[in-house]
Amino acid sequence: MTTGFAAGRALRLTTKVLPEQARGHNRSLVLQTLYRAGQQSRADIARETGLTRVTISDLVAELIVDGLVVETGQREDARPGKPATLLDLNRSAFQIVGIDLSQYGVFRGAVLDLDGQILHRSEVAVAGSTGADATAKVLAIIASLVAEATLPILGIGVGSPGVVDLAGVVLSAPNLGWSGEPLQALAGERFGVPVVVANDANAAALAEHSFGDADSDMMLIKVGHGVGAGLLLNGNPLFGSRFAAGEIGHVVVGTDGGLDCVCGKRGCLETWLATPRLERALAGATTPQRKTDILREAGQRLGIALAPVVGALNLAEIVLSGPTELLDGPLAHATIETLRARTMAEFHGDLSLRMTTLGEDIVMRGAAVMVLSAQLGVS
Amino acid sequence: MTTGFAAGRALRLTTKVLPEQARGHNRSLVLQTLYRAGQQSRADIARETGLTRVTISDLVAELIVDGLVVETGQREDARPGKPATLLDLNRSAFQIVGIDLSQYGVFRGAVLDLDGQILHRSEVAVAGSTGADATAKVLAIIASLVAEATLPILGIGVGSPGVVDLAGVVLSAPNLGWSGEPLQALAGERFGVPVVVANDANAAALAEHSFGDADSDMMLIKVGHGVGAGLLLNGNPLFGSRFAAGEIGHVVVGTDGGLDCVCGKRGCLETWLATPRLERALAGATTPQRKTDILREAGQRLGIALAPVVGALNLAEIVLSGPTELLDGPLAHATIETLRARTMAEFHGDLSLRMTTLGEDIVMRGAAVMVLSAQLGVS
DNA sequence: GAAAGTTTGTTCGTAAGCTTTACTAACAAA
DNA sequence: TTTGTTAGTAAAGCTTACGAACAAACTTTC
Repeated sequence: MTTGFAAGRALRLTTKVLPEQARGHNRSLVLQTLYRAGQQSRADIARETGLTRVTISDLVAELIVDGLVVETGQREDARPGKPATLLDLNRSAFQIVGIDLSQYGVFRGAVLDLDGQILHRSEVAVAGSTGADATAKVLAIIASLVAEATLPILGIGVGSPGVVDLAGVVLSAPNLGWSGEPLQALAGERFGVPVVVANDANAAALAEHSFGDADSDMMLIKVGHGVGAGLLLNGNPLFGSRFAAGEIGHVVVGTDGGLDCVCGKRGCLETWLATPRLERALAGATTPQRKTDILREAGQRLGIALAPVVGALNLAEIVLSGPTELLDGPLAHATIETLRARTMAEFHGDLSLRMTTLGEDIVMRGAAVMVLSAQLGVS
Repeated sequence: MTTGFAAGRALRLTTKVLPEQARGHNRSLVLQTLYRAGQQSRADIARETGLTRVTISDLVAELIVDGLVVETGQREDARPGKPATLLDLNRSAFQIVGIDLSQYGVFRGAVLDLDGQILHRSEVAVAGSTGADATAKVLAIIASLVAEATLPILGIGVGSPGVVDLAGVVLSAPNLGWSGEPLQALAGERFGVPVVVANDANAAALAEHSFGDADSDMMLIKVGHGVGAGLLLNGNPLFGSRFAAGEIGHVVVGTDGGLDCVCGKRGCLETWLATPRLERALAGATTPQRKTDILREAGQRLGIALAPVVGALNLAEIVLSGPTELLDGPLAHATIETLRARTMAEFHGDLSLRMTTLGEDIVMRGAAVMVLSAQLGVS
């Protein structure tokens, strides 16, 4: 007789489970199934989930009443038996507002559909606003997007730089002058719809998981004015003991000095990799070869910093997000080479490092995923 | 209106949830409550869990029939109302066998009670055995301990070096000559009780969490013939994409060379920190000051390797396990200093690094925790 | 073309699980 | 002795999922 360790661990629990909550799970399971595959019959869902047709019919009836699921006609293909009634998420019932506060100098936002497609965009210049001014600008861009939406809003998602707790309070975001800003609560009161505020890199990692090809264990490195990371373990974002997981910009890299950093230390990852620094260094480079060397060095530093993380977490997938012209080339090559040279290859034989496929919209789309996940249990 | 992000994430699911499974959860919840606090009444448990007294009575009745819980008499203190009937885990109903395969040259094991106290020990010299011979010795020590037990065996836990998958197959343990050794299945068939095989450092981390003071986010660094780590995130062990999480011994540290490693690289963490290397270096040291320097250097190297991990995971607690005379002193001091100097202090203000309080028995006791967790949902 | 077989989705009755309500037993305090 | 509190149980009811059975609608087979 043997016992799966993981199975045992799954039993870990801290709160009671009521039948009602189990029902909620199964409800989300149906939504998840439809969200991913779409156009399925009740019987299809029953087969896929393991629940019976009876139960699925019951759950689906509830979801139809709630307006979340619709019947879309009968299946056309010729096969024996009663033709199936196809179902789908009511993708035209709601829209989502997604906000990206992580860009330098500009707040960006969009209205998205349930599939994460962008329907309408909006921007507002930060223009040095901080504190309450910055908050007002965030609320303003949300208001303009809410006005722009052509369907009811399922929720509002915000990806913010800095440290954000589970209640959507921005504990610390130096660039925006926020400390303890309860953005989620403020926006929730103001707009009367569910709001989710989380760290930008975490949002990006979720987007890559839902809309990109990322599997459920990955690390997303977000390079911009600063450097941050979002970690997905078992498909769940990692928050850390003080909600500061992923804040790797100010970890010192290597044992051979480096440039002074604004944080007071020397040789922080940001001094090698943040775009302003990189661009300045490249501007001073005289030859193409010299430019390549600068990019390679930056990539090596990233690899040096990531190697212990890759080893400790046994990560198989790393995704880069940021300016393609800087990251996608010598820099990325040097990073993966450095990683392979500094970790156990046999454990990471399939270690992959690549650019995101979602471009600049990654945080907004991640913000939409957070809303889908919170409201529908879908992702 | 706002929505907790974590709450949304908690809805993530991949399989159906049946009432029966919810019941199982609540059953474990009762056991957990009793395991931790002991000597509680049904009403106490109801208050603590949030379930009603009726439901708790029902669950407890079931657990009493199963022999897992016993009534231990009435509460003595004078207060109004009907006196409470106290309950406890039936701690004298079962014993656990815990095995530690991670020591150099010796397999150690013990019979433990449900509280993780060691009742009887056993050892067998490995004497260079590998492959099937090593497996035979493991089964032999288990057999001797099973014979020694004075109560029925709840299960057998094994902490093995190397990479172990979720089914308890040792995918790779070079020192023991194992690759793909299905130890959990073999022992399960042989002894007819539940068996859990997992990585030694993971087991140690669980022990520190259950029996030590560790909270639910921590990293345990196990220094011995090699160097490994066990990670606990949200109270759950991290396994990694190839079950090799925590294998940090062969991550290269720093950017200034280092000694050649058996793995072919230079400057791996093990070349700085593994006990044979350290002891050899210390033996060659002429003065006490020189010895301190060697230990400080090793500690710095550990700090350099851990800094990116601490930053990326926002870890607040690191525990060291290994020879106290080597680790607990200049080495540990240098590690924490290095960590503080290389990460963002404000995120890790309470970053602590300390020795385990469980000494050499940590893996065996962790193996017992794995059994408790798998069989009772307790930890 | 009729009969047989398949598949879908629903209805009906049932079992399991938890809750609410209401009760008895057993105590302390006044 | 009365009052109020606490523990534990019993009964009834609601929710949830299931199995059995069935009608509808289709294909395949003879």
